[in-house]
Amino acid sequence: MRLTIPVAKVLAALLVEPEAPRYGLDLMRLTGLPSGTLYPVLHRLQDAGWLAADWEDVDPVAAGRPARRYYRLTGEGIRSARLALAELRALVPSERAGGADPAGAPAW
Amino acid sequence: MRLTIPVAKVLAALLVEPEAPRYGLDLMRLTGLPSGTLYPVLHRLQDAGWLAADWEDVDPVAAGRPARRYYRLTGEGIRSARLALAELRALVPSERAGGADPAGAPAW
DNA sequence: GCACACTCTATCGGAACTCTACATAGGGTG
DNA sequence: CACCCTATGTAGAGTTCCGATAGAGTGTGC
Repeated sequence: MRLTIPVAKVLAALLVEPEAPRYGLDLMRLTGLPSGTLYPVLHRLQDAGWLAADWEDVDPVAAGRPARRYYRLTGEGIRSARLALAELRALVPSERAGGADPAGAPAW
Repeated sequence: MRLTIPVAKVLAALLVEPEAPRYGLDLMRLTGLPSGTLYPVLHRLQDAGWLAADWEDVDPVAAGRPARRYYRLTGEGIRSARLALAELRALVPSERAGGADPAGAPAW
């Protein structure tokens, strides 16, 4: 599972409340991703076993809208997503102060 | 200029000491990127005007190695890079505690 | 009854990006 | 001369992104 920025956005959105399932349009709004990016990401995450999907059990007429497909992180998905985001976080050091760094560049 | 993870790595490495120029092999070590990824990124950053490049003025025979090509962020590059990394940082919320988030999911 | 907007999910296809090889070239070493 | 090291870079296959498009159902206006 390759960690890209759109993937990270999806994982971050799903990790806000890991137990709560989200549907596509909801994730589009949360992440700002267009559907042509989001759905392929969701499918890749499913293939990787990080995500499970189920159709909402609702009568479209009664609900007044099409049924939603709900996505939720699997147990493995939650663990992996946390690791992946931690990795990303490590990548972007929270910068200290402005101008020129006096001397030693640590870590790196 | 599209912000991808390799691009972010390069920017982060260059921002450690924004005034200090870096050369390719140096950046490969700092970022862990292979040359086939790094050099295209550097060229794109130059096209975008974020980066300037100059050949090291050295005699290869005297130095005992090939001349290096030094890359440094332009003024605009420094500003843009900081913004870009801030954007990435905002994407990855510094997680608080484990399990289930009690209630409201803020921000997002 | 029909055009239109809205909510949903989803695919297509070309452009953009990544990354494993490979290419190039000079220096030093055995 | 074969081989490794420092350097920069390209080639090409594969992967990913995203604007456009599709399709289906509901509701609304006229």
